[in-house]
Amino acid sequence: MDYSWLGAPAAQVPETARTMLGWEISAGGVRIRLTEVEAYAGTGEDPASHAHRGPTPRTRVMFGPAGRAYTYFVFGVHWCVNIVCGREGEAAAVLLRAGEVVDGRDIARKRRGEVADRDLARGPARLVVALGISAEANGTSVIDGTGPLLLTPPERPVAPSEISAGPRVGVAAAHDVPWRFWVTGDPTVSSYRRHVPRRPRNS
DNA sequence: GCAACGATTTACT
DNA sequence: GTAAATCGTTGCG
Repeated sequence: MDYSWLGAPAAQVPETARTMLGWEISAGGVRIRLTEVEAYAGTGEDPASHAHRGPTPRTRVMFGPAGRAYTYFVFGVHWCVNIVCGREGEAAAVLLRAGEVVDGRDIARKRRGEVADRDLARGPARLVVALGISAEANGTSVIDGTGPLLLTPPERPVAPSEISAGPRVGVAAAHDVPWRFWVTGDPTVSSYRRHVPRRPRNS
């Protein structure tokens, strides 16, 4: 299996993200065909990236070799998962935003509750729940089977003409860069919502 | 040591 | 459409 494209230089992350569409991610008996991803680049280049100010204990894994998972906790409620890309020392990563459950749908539904098929993995945190992973997947490989996650090639590749690009979701900075990619017309793709500034806290 | 905030989702008006 | 939930990471004193 050829995973070398994952290790392409950070400057080519958008291309890497595009390539990842249609690939399948499996964990705990559930297999999901990726229909929506976002690219994140590294230090200094991408203000929207967690790693844009350099390595921290949390973002350490993003600077490691390609093909590992980077999971993080957000809003005190949800987990999201990335696949680390780029060469070692670069902080490139691809955020898995949505997908279609193609195997283990009953297991996914058990984790997600009674929702429509297309909603099982529509959204970053929902996808993580459907896969049944969280903190323990952080830093593990998604290509050699040593971790809970496994990334496998598409049964049928997605044609370039079927791929759309646009601004990333929920990101205040760099909203002018079209680094979100999705399969055109796929029902499992989440609808775009721009970043909404939170109101000041009550006191 | 402490306070602010976030690559979101869900429920409620 | 808008608000609340909820806590680890980060940045600053």
